Amino acid sequence: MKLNVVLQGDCLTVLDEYPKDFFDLIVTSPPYAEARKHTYGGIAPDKYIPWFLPRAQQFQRVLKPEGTFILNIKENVYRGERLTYVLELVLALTRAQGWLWTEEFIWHKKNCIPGKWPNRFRDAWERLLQFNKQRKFAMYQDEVMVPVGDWAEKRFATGVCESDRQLHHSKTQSGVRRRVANWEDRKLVYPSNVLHLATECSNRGGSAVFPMALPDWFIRLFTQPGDVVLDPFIGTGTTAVAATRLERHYVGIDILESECARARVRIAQEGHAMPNEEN
Amino acid sequence: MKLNVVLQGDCLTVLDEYPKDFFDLIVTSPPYAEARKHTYGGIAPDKYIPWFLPRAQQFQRVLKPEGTFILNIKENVYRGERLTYVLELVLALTRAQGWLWTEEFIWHKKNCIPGKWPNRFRDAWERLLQFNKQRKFAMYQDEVMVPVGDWAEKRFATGVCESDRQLHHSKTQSGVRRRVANWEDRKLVYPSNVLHLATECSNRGGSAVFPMALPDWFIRLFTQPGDVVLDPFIGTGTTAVAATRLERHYVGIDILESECARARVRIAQEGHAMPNEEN
DNA sequence: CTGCACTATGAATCGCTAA
DNA sequence: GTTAGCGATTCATAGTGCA
Repeated sequence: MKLNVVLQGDCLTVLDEYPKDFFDLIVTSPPYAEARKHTYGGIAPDKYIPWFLPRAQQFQRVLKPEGTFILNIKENVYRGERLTYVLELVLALTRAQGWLWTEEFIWHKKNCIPGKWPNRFRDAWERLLQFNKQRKFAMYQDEVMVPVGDWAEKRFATGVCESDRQLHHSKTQSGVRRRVANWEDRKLVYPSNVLHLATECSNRGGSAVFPMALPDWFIRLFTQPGDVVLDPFIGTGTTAVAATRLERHYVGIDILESECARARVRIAQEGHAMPNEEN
Repeated sequence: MKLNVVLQGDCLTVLDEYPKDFFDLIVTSPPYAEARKHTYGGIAPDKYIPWFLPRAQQFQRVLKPEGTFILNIKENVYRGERLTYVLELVLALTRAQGWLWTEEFIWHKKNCIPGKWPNRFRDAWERLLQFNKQRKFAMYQDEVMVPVGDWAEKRFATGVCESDRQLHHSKTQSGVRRRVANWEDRKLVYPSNVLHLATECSNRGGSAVFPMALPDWFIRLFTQPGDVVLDPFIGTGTTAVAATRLERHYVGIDILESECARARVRIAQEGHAMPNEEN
């Protein structure tokens, strides 16, 4: 039961070494169905759920009750149709294993793969599915706050106007109310569930298409320094590097020794290159 | 069997008046489960699919073979969990009725409703599900090309709603242009499957749930002038107005006479207000 | 006609309390 | 037990009017 290691093997069995309720966060981008046949051998769409479920069961065992499981996935197109295995997976995880499907974040890929097809535009987004074991889970929202939009600067340049000082009610009975003056001294606001990130185009041949900012964001949001992050499909080690930079512990697993080796090299370089520093 | 009308009634039966293979595009935003109880009754999540499927069957009958069906929907949260009925609906439409699930566009709501909760951020996106009857369908990609954005800001900060220029038609779409070609000498590119639009916030009367730019975009993408667009849940008439401006025919249906009346008024005003105009 | 100030609006969600 | 109602929380945008 080691920390800060990249272990070669199938996470299904490798995780047996770890006790239950051990990890604070699981964030991963598993091989997609039919995709990357050359590295992982490819899992047929109709085999995907039976393949994934036993592993998800392990994840549930080793995840702390207040921990979070983030799954990055996007169904691909086959014969002009989006495959439905991701939708089925969400239903299976909730129904067969009792996971709570808490949220679906959207990762908007700002520089997505160029290309043109007669009946389809470029695919510029992926799903980031959040699952939890219970309704109450650890979340540190203040760690991911962003600067308030530039509307506020203009708005309050001349002080707060009359209307902004009053409490406005929405006409529909949704109960939305707001007092704009509340933002007068606010520098930071909370983000939404849409993430705007560019993809990193650095690594070729590897299976990680995860930009560093993605695990970074979720690690900051769902863990504290000293917590333990698991990536059961570590690929080139992006999650491990992000965790290290943020002073969290990590455990990475990959079935391919070649990927594990690359990840270890990258993590080691990281340690030499810059002892602390994020960004 | 009339064109350019708003019909009061349940689309399930009203559509009997129309022949099969009649409409070129169906674009609609049905009442979501448990939402808008004060206007529509509100449909329980577990009743949603049996409610929707027979109507979808009608849509399939009246849609042309090369036509497209666009469904705007988003599941809400109940007891800390996202409801799964939308996922189940997609599966039901493909499995039980043979619809092809061709694409899922994301509507990124740049000005989503504010709010703060201990375990959740603001919901800033909705689904735009595309279904077709066959693999080959009509699509006019050149009609929705956009000038290439200045991707100057490559900010790594996540969650920032920097206004991506992409598909950002300001105004009330009063100046909808069909010929984009004469748009300065900037390079035009095809958009992606992520649409960045603000909800409309006019300060007179209730505002439309659907921003005009949404039906506008899909009507341009999937139809030609003279084609026929159906919105079986027309609401305040946004789809009809968009179709009229683009010189397409429309048929709108709504179960509430009050909504039909509002839609007819709005469409009539449109006809008087601006005969053509390119802005 | 352009720019600036100001106003209006929203398919929300959670926790608590009352019935 | 379970549900229904209400208060509390919170941004970013488009339209209008006026200088």
